[in-house]
Amino acid sequence: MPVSPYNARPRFPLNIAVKDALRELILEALAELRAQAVLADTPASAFVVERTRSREHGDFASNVALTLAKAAGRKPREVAEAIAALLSGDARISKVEIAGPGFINFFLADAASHAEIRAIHAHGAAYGRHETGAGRKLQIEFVSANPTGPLHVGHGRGAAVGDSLARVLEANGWIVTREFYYNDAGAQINNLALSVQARCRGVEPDQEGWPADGYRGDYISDVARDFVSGQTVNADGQDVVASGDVTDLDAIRRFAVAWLRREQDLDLRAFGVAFDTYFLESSLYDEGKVEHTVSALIAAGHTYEKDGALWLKTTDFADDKDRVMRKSEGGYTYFVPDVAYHEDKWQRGFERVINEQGADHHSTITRVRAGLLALDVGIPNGWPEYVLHQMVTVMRGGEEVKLSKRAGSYVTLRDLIDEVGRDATRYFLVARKTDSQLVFDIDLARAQTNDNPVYYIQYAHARVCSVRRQLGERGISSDATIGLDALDRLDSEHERVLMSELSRYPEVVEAAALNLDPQLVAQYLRELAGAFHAYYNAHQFIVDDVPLREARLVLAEAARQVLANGLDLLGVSA
RNA sequence: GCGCCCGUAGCUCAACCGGAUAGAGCAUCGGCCUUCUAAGCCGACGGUUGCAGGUUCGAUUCCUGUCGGGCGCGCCA
Repeated sequence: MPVSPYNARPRFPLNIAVKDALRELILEALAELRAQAVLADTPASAFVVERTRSREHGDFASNVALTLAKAAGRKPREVAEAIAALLSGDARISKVEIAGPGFINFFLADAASHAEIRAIHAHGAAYGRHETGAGRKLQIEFVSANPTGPLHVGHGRGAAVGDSLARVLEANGWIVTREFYYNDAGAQINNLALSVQARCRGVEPDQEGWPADGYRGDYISDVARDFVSGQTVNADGQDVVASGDVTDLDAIRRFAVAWLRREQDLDLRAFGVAFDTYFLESSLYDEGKVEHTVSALIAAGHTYEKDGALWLKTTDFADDKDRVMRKSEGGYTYFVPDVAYHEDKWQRGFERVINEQGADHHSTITRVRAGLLALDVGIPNGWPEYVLHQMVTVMRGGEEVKLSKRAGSYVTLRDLIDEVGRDATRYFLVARKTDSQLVFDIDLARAQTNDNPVYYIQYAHARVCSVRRQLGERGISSDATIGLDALDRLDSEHERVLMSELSRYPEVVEAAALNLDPQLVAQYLRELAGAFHAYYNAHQFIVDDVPLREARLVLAEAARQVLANGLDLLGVSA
């Protein structure tokens, strides 16, 4: 039941080996019980098999008995007993218990954990990757900042979330295209050109001749200086040479856009984010796609003329009022090229399109989807999907930071990268649910201490590397095959907990894609690092007992591998 | 006024899309370095999940109302 339009996301089936196996076992038991008339006439129930919260409840639990008890007219625990009695025989299960109101708890055999450790060893960087999307095309559009100024922290959140999401979806088998959309055709670009022109003439904000809504940041002066001195800038592979002619507003506009695109691109590169395609709004006009979309909407019969304007009847598609497409003065409103843009995405063959945007764009969702439905070309409702992130506020020394010298009225992404580093910035911006407002605490992100979860995770990785270095320094050779054959020596509680955490990773990767929520990965890594630190503190790795030593090294290496794999999904270095 | 998001420990956040005793980190207090990185570990303290109803075996989760914070409601882009 969708709560809001953009939450109505398609669901894709889970493909998790152990969970599936347990589910199958339960379904077989249910069939058997129905055959015996124990559960006569009970409907197929929507039960789940899920990870337990607490170790004492085993590894997985199912609520199947609770969901069936009423229809069966029996107590939940009785139903659970009947099902559990039929669940023996799978080598991966060591124990089945009935607990609480009627949960069936599964305790996995050690062999199941050992198989997972071997899988990590065998697959390395590929461990945890799935084929869920299996080669289907998906596009994610994110950042899409106007080329009128440096990227701000909100763009940074979009960049961190969008890129991590792209990585997570790739890990689930989707062929992902990262796209950046430039609004380079509107009034704000003209405003940019006027601002640069004013600076070229030595006019400063609030002085005579400064444009009404001019951009006031210091960077405008930089652009003006480079334009006047005839510099060349390269944006997206194309050189733009400044003419230096201050009267040529068109030349100033082209130069300023290229200049800012280059600056934004450098910021994104410093952030570890790269795009596959850059799409210019102006190209929609140049190539006649806007006109095409307008005629298509008219032909589909969802438009009408009123007050000298052309309207789209978006109320036919769940909007609360109709929207103007062509203003009475003749120009198109913003959402028309937006619809044309998304029709273009559809024609490019993306089965899924995800738009990662600031929550202030919320109102466009209904309009864009309405426009696409009105085209009547087979675009399904709910396409494209949206991930919206809420605002970011930046704190330093307990006070909100609102200004940067360079941009004037906002804190830039570059400010954060320079001050706290790429890793901490990416982690902090992605480690929270996107629909909550985010407080970015610069002091915390700067801290290279245990306060800082980034370093906590990276430190766990570093400790494994340190153990390996110690081995070398002590002249001890290591043979993983010995360890892989001796995994049954890992019988401490710390080791069982760590192995259990490690085996969760593929589920986390899948859940993050399913929910379009990379924050799940960040949270998981903190928990995994915690399990590793606890283990590290309680046990020696380099012991004289060779099989035990090798087994522990294999486990430590598995932890290192999964930490590295997970951090990679966040774009954070290990 | 209408729409969307959020409200959980003193602070910053989780809770696997209805499950078991609501969990972490920081802060506070108390322990652990002659040993692979103490950037760490172990323990204690800390909760009427904003409030009031409802749905049901079970609600932080779903529904209704209400209070508080944020965003958006143009023939702007």
